[in-house]
Amino acid sequence: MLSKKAQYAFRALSTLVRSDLKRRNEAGSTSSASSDAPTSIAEMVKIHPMSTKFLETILLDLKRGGILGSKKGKGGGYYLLKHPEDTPLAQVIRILDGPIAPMPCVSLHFYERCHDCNEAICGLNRLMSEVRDSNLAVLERRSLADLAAEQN
Amino acid sequence: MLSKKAQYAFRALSTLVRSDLKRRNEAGSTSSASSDAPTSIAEMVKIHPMSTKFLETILLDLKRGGILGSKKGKGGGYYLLKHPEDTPLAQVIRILDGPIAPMPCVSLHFYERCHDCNEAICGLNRLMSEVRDSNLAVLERRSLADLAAEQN
DNA sequence: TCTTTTTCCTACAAGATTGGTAGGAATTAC
DNA sequence: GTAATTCCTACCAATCTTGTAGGAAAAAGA
Repeated sequence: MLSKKAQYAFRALSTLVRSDLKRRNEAGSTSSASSDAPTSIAEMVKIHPMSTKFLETILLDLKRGGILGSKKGKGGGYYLLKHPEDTPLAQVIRILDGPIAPMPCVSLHFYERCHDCNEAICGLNRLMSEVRDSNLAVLERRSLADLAAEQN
Repeated sequence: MLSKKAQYAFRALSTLVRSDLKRRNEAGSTSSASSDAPTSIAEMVKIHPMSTKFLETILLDLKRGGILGSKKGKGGGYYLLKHPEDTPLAQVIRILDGPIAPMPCVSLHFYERCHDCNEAICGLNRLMSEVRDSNLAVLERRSLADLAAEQN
C-alpha cells in the first residue's frame, strides 16, 4: 500500500499539474515548466484538505527529489520543474515510499542481495520479478499528466 | 514490499509443494492433495533456515486461511489442502499481509471508501486501479506450482 | 527599513506495525 | 507414559508512520 505521504503527494501534485496546464494554455507555450505563478501550500490545502505542516515536509521531499521547484516569500510556493508528462508516477513513489519492488532482491533502484537463496534459480525471485515488471509497466508509463486528466 | 512473514511463507510453501509433487509422482495420482506424509516445521526450517517459532505462527495463519491442513503429534506436520496450481500467490499475500491494492479505495478484498474524493472521477483512483489490475494479473495467475518450478 | 508572507530546517512524539520470543496446553504415535 | 508435534495467547523491542512544534531564512511590498 502507498503511504499517506505518497497519497497526499499525488493529491497536491494534481493541483500543481492543473495549474501548470492552465498556464500553458493561456501562454500557448509547449516548453518545459515555468517558475512564475507558483502555488502555495495554503492553496493546495484549500483544494485537497490535509495537514499543512505534513504537506510541507512532503513538498520538501519532492523538491529534494528533483520534481518540484520553489519560490520563497510573499507570492511564493511550489511549481513543477518539468512537463507533467515527463514525471512518471514511479519517481514520486520512490521518493516518498522507497522501493516499488515486492522484495529487495528484485528491486532496480534499492537492490539488496538475498542471502538465503541463489537468485539465478530461485522461483520466488523469478515470480516477484514478474510482479515488479507488471507494476513498473504502469508506473513508469503513467505520469503526472494522467493524474489530472478528467474523465468524461 | 512483502513482509518477512509473506516471504518466509513462500519459502516454506515451496518446500511443501516439492514434497507434494514428489508424492504425486510416486503415487501416480492427479487428485487433490493428500494428508499423509505431512512436513514438520523442523524439516522446513532445515531446508530454508528461519526462526522456528516465527514460522509456527505463519503456518498457523496459512492453516486458518484455508491453504494448509495439519496433523498433530509424532510424525505430524503441515500439508497442502489443494493442488499447488489451485492456490494463487495472491491468496497467500492477502492472508499474511492484507491488501494487495495500493490504496484502500481500489482494493477488491479490503475496500474502504475514500472520503476525500469522488471515486468516479478521481484520477488517482483510476491510475491505482490500473496498478492493482496489473498486479493481480500476475498474482492471480501464478500459483504455488510456479513457485517450485525449476528453471533450466 | 519594517511587516507580512512564504519556504526551509530540525527535532520530537504518540501510535501502529513488524518481527519476533516465551511458555505452556492439547494431541498423537509408539 | 513419553516424546514429538501442533496450537494458542501473551508479550516485547525496534522501527516506521503520521504527524506536530518552533523557529530561521528569504522575498515582496509599503
